[in-house]
Amino acid sequence: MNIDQTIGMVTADAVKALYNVDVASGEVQVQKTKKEFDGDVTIVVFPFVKAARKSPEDAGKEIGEYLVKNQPFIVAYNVIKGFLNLVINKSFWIGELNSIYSNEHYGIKQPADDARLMMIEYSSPNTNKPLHLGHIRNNLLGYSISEIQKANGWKVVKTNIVNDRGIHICKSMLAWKLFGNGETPESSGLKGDHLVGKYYVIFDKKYKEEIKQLMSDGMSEEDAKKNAPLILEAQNMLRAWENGDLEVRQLWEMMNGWVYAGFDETYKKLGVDFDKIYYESETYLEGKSKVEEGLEKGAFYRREDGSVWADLTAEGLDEKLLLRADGTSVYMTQDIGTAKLRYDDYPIDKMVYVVGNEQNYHFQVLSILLDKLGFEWGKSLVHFSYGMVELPEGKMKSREGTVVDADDLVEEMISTARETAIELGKVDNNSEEEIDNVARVVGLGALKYFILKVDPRKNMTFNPKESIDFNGNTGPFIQYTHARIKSVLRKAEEQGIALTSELDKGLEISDKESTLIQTLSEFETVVRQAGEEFSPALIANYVYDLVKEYNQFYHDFSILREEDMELKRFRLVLSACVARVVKAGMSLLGIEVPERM
RNA sequence: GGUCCGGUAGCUCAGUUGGAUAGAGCAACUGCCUUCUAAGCAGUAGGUCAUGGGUUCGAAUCCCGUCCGGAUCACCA
Repeated sequence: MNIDQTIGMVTADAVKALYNVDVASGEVQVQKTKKEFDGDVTIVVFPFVKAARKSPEDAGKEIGEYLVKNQPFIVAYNVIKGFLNLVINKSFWIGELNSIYSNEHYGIKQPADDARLMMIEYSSPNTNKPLHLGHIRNNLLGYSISEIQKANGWKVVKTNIVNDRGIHICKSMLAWKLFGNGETPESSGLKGDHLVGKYYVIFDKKYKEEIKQLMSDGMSEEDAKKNAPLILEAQNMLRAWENGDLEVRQLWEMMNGWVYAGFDETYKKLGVDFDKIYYESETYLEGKSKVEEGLEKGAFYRREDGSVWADLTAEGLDEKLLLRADGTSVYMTQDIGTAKLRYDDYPIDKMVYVVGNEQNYHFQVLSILLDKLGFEWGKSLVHFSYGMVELPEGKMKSREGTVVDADDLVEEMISTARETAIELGKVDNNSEEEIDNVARVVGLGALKYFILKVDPRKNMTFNPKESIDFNGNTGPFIQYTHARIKSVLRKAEEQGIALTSELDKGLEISDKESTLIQTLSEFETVVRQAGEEFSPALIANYVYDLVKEYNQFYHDFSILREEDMELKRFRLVLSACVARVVKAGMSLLGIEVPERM
């Protein structure tokens, strides 16, 4: 039980004893006392004034009086404007610290054998262009959410659905075939995903030229878009692909192979991974057959041109296309098939899709469709909908070349971290290998923290010119604090000072120190809340607060120079716990922390 | 137009189920390194929480209206 729960309970008892009113302990409003007031925890008295028939001031005093008298760990109180501030015994806090230190996995639940299983889908790239900043947010969120749910006791299967088929893939294939002159990653030295992306852009360019030409010949824009030779040929290619045409399939396999090699490199660099990867080329047929099934059951209907639709007007939505007139499948069809295969493969208790909020409507529809098809889990799927990443000028647009490439960005972060370290003179005695590693960890830490600290549901702005800061509320700031603590702990070890989880509870410690312990004790609650709300940002902001507080302590107090051996030991244990929570918290964000920097 | 999301300091963001005088960082200005890492600490300045009502002991937070921004409503994914 944490301090808030304990206080809630004893306060409920007090209210019962004083006013004979039953209050659920969970309903007592307990909060951390603000800096400007005396005390550790604060109880909001207003809810009790009616029952007490007293002014908030008087009721607060009575409850405070009662608590101090009956609870040995509460040593003093004060009431200000209806807020009852309680001072907690220092020995209570030292006890808390002892218990935190003795638990190696403090705050992180270990997976149980009978744990429920959550499947989390994230990343989900198309194989026609390289990853960009938007994908980075998706990947970081997906990975972090997975770690957070594991820490809350879930079994997690991280999955990736690769969109490796469809008209857009055919576009880059066709462009390569027509204009590529046999270029390969080996021949040009271009990373595979970038090479394929290049031909996707070329297709778009040539296609536009054709449209323009047709329009100048007198065709309407709409007709020109439909009848341009390139788009017709791409559609041909898609049909050939679906019919298993050998040549098309070989080209497809070769180009996808290039893309996967490129993606793997980027994933590895970012430090994200997957337990199971699905490919839409392997799931879309399943989707088609489920749609046919639904058609037979009367859940869907076929139009005169042969296309298949779902009528969702009864649900307040539109009609939705499920199969095109030529029989080829669309995005929705594939998602239905993928969902089915997944539930065949795993005993999923909860399915989570990490997909941008531009697809809110899609998942609303998917949920209803799965339900109509008789999947009992259709209604309960979770669309973890996150906001877009925008540039100062607005949305990223690939056609205008304003897309921030994932590989470029990561490289830039790392080299900036490296330059900063050199500027600050942090690299004097280090090996080249260590300098590289710290630059990598810090550069990535800056990027990841920057993205994860903001509420995932909100759109965010990324300014590449200002790049990302290494001071203030940033990843490197947190990493730096960790490195400083580690440095102190190494020196303590050299001096042969042993840490212990049996610190003397009679030690005189400062308010700053007990506040730090209080913040440490909040970690469990924060992890739980981050899991419930799917919010890495809660973890990020918590770790920042903790670190900020620790730095104040570090500045104001001596650790190794403290003469009182027991106090020195206490501060070392406190520091060690902070380092551990920082490391654990950052690891929930997928961010490494260095031993020195 | 329908539906959904958002608007907090010059900029980027916090602000738990309604609680005290709305907080950080960046940018600007000022101090602090012969002692555990200054990627740090302390301070100054910066706010009509878009806006108008309502609910109540109390509203950035909940409800309604208005303004502004974004997403979506494709035989794209």
